[in-house]
Amino acid sequence: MINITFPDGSVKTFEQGISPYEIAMSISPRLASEVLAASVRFEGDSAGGKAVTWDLTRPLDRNAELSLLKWDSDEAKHVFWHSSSHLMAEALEALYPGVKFGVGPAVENGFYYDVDFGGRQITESDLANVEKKMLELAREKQEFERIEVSKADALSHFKEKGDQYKCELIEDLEDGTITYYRNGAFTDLCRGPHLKNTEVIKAVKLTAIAGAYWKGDQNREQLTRIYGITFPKKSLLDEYLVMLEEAKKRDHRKLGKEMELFTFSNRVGLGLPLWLPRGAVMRNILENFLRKKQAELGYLPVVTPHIGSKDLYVTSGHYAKYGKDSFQPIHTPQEGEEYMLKPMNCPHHCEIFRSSPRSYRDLPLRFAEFGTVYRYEQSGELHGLTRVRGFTQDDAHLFCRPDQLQEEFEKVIDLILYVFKTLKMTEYMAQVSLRHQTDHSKYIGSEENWAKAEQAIIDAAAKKGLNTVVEYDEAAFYGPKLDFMVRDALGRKWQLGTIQVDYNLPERFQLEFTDADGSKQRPVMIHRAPFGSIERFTAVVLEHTAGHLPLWLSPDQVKVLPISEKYADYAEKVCELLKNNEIRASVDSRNETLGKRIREISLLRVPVLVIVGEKEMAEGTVSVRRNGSDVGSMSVAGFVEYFRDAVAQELA
RNA sequence: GCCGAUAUAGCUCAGUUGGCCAGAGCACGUGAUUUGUAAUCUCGGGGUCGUGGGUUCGAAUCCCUCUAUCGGCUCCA
Repeated sequence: MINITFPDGSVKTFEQGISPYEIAMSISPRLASEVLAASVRFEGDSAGGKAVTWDLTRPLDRNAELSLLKWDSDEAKHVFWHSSSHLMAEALEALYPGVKFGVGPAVENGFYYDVDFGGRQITESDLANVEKKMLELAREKQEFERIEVSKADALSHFKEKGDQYKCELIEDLEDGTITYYRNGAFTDLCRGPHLKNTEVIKAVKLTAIAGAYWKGDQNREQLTRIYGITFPKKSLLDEYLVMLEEAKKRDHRKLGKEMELFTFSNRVGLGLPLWLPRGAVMRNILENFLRKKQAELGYLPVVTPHIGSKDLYVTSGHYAKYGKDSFQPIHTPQEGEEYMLKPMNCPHHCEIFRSSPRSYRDLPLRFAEFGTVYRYEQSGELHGLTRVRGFTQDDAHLFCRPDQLQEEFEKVIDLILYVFKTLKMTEYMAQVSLRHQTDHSKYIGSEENWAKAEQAIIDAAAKKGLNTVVEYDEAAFYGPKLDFMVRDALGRKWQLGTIQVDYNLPERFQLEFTDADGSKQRPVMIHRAPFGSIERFTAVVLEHTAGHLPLWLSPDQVKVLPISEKYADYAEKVCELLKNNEIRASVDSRNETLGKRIREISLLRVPVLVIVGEKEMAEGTVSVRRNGSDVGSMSVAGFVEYFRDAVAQELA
């Protein structure tokens, strides 16, 4: 007999070898019908006592903690989608005999499978057919069966099948740990776990088809990747499709057009955004918002040029690392001079640090600049404002004494969280990006400094109580990073703010300060950008708010509408008053019906409309409409106060 | 850069198996109207159907090239 501990702490005794499914059945058949997978933690386990996801049908042979997972848990979804990828593979094998498979994991929203169709051309129009086949197979209630195999048997099986990808995967596995999962006619090399059977997969949507390199290596074969998502209920699929529609409506590229914020021109060049007047106003507001806060926090503004001598980047190490993949050097009419478009601001700021002897009393020095940089991104990678070739970083470099690092780092975290809070980005997490655990060849700098820098980040994040994940091999080549990921209103993740610790550039630029004892010491450098870039941040704010910007950030805050020409003078008077109170207001007295003007202005997402007619003119009032609903009528002075309160509330 | 899809007016899109001067709505211009909370009416201008080539009596429509866009991959200081 074994003891099973449930999440509520209760313990029950079962036969050794009982499966989670049987346990669920013993509680209630209804529960058993809803459970998709289990999470198990064995006593004194080799896995360090960590919970693992477990097949519902896989026997439990020891005492364990058990939670039964339903659709609402991420792990259950993961299992569900992983099994769905096997179901898709089975359908593909049935429809296109002889196809070979790469890998087919679950991802954040669904799953994919990389498939080698052997020269056969698969297009989106084929997907409906695959979906149909998948549902047909799912209805057969195929049980997922876990099979342990030896390495030799696995190799010979897939060799016989002619699937070189699976053979390659098996080569890397250790004998004794290899398992197959079989459902229906399809057997796949797989670690699992999987669903009990395919019956619960009720709705299928194959969403995209794309090329993907085998093992992510662009020198290897390119496979066809088919993305899909499945649900245990048809209604959930419908909701998902509605969400996708909503995401499309919020696409910042579309909103940018509708709201007249920015545009692109192929004649100007790929990935080079052109900010229209309304967009430029919004951008200035964002910049000033941060400028003001940074001034309070002791940042000092600096301004540096858009190009820099090639030597600058040779010194910094960026040239060796990125020179080949950058915009190439600019040559002057005189021989021998080479300049590069500025790909980052740090080397310039290092030279500012060097411009004068520094004392320990001067530190920390915080140089801030909205620095426009240019990076050669591959053409296929460009995307709206989120991935461009010319963009402006809300950059700053903090030069501090080693003993100040921790505190400065924490203050930067506070600043970033302040930005998120003000923009109502309440769901975020932080990623600690460290070096590769063993292979340090692509990172510059000493072991000792890296260790210090990595520890400083981990400690600061812990002290601030951030929800963090650690990723290896994600650091910048000169130092580890703390990257902030924000979830927008639709639950999509975006990478925004970043903080990086750097011992290397101070070294390379021979930066020093005179310490209290008169000795020369090397400062530590922090790179940081709360927005990341103004372009990317703008895109995320647009998608997060669906274009309904907060008042303080709206390029046009108030539109004054006279009901007819007769009241245009009064409208102008009201508008002047508002402008005198630093409200961004303008009048729309075009010869169009009121309804039409309201519609057009609403589409531009102007948050507040002030409407004036005979009644208002007589009484010296305005009629106020905010975000589509009537707020009522008030005196002009009363409106100014109303408006100020509303803005103050947003920024509180 | 790689794989796949797409490209018709400023924008959103129609254009059936190739067949008369290529269409609509919005936007723009014009005239009327002077408007009370999301589209007033009139008339008008605007496209060598992304580019270059080919097949054909005839191409927006079929084939190829290039370019750009979109979805992925790779990359991201």
